[in-house]
Amino acid sequence: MSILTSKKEQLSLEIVKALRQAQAEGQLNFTELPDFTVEVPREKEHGDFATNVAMLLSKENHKAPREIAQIITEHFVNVQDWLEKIEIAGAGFINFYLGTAWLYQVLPQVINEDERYGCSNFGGGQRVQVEFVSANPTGLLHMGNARGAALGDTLCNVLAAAGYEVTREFYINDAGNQIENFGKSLEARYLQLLGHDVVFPEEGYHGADLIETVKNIIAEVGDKYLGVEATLRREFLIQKALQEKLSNIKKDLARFGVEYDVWFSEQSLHDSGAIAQTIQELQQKGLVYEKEGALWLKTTEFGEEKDEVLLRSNGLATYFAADIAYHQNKFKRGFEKVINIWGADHHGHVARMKGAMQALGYAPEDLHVILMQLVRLLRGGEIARMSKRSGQYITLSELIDEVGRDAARFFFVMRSPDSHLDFDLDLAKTETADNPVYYVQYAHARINSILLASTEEPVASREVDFTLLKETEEIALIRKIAEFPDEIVGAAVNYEPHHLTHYAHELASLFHSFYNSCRVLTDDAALRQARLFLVDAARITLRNVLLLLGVNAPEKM
RNA sequence: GUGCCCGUAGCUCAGCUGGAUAGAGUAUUUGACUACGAAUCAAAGGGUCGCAGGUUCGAAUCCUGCCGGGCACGCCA
Repeated sequence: MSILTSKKEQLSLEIVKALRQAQAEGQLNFTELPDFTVEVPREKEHGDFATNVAMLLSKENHKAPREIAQIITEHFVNVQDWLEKIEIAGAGFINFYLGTAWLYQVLPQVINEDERYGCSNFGGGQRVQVEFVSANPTGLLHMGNARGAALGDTLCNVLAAAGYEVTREFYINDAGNQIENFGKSLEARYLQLLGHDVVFPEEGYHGADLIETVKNIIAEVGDKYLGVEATLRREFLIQKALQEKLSNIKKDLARFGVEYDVWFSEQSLHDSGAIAQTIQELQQKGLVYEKEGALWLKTTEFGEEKDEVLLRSNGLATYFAADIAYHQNKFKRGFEKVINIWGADHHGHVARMKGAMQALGYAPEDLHVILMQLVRLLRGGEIARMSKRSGQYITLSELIDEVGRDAARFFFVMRSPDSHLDFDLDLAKTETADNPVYYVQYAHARINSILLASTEEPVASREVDFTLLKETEEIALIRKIAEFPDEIVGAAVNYEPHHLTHYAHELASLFHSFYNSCRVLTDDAALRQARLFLVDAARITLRNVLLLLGVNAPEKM
């Protein structure tokens, strides 16, 4: 548990004790303990921690909140040794001042834990599976995929740091209509490249990357599939092309710092009979019926507006049916929490997937879907709409070439998934201080050069007098460092990795302020040692948060 | 028409399980390098939190309605 959390809990216990004592003495009335909070106030003038408990008891007791706060504080006993001051303020807040001694404990802790600093066992090893990107393997990765990759990978890092056991998974959509369409497109390109005048399918994949793929295939097998029966020829081209596309996707994601534990094939669900089995299971529960030659799932029983088709009248399973089988498979593998990161254009799919999970006997809330609003690409101030069909989109690979992995990952995670992301290519291309990632990285590089310039012999932390760190900037920096483990837990439980980019920026900012007002390599040896410890703790924390974001922590820039 | 997301400083966005004077970056203006990296710091101005009601001791945050923008409503995936 972090020092911050333990202080909060300590205060909560004291508050409860005071409440019960006041109740026993007949000064306060409550049937059950109020659900109060102990928080770090936004304004540091409001103390180290504050509670709203008095306001919550106001109504039941027919007393003003400040009056209740007075009663509560009078019942605090034997706290003088660690509580410097209690104050009633504002509308009835109770503010607690703990002094600074407790804060200094965090510095040796950071140095000790080093790359583990910030990690906790909050998740208790709960098994979580995160499925993200899952791009169609028929083309290249676009900005939406890139956002999903940065978001998903960072979320996984955060969850792992918070003590969850995380599995990263990519669902390969290698079945269904778009694969057939893919096959037709490949075949047309194959024939065209070998000098045959064939019409390219209108709904086909027009991207130039497909031509490259087919050229590669021709380089390998030549024209020997010209004479092969069309179904077999398409099948061959599909397998070959999928292989290449997937390997490229893997390569691009790896360049982006994203590595998966599992690549899960949709086709395997068809081949293994898993889909048929899932449908049968739903049938046995009486949730399936036939209409107009198709098989329908009664999703209306789970709050949907209409029922959904599982098996089309041509006998083929829908994407929905395959996805139900896939998600059932996830739960069968023992994941306690299943998280999907989808584009907002899939939002209609969320409720019915949850409904289907409920139908199969799983708790719908164990499936959590993060919807990302779409990425809009700006070029020259104009919105460039991405289109797979036209092939006119910027790929992840190109983005990394242009703006670099660090900037791209930081930018994608910086915004809440709910927010539309305008990615200004021109701006991102300019490597200036406009880019917040440089600001954070600069702090790290700066610390590193201080440590390089120092000729200090290492000393044990117990020999360092941390109480010398009493400047406002020093206390603020320590406080922010102390918040890191709680920051990670907060980002993990709410699935909000974007908080970490803000945290990184704040931490860097506090360091820069400190740097400008406090000289580290001062002649005062005791102060110098204390500050070197502080700076090193800041370095470790900055590096760790950047690591979670998948961003490099450079020693110089 | 129905559903989901968004609307906060000139611009890009945080803050949303209700809490104290609504924050940051950027842009603008003004200061700070003969000491550890000026890719930095310090300071100023900039707001009907889309609008209108409601709940509450207290609302940017919750509820209802409306306005504006995006997305989705297929036996596609």
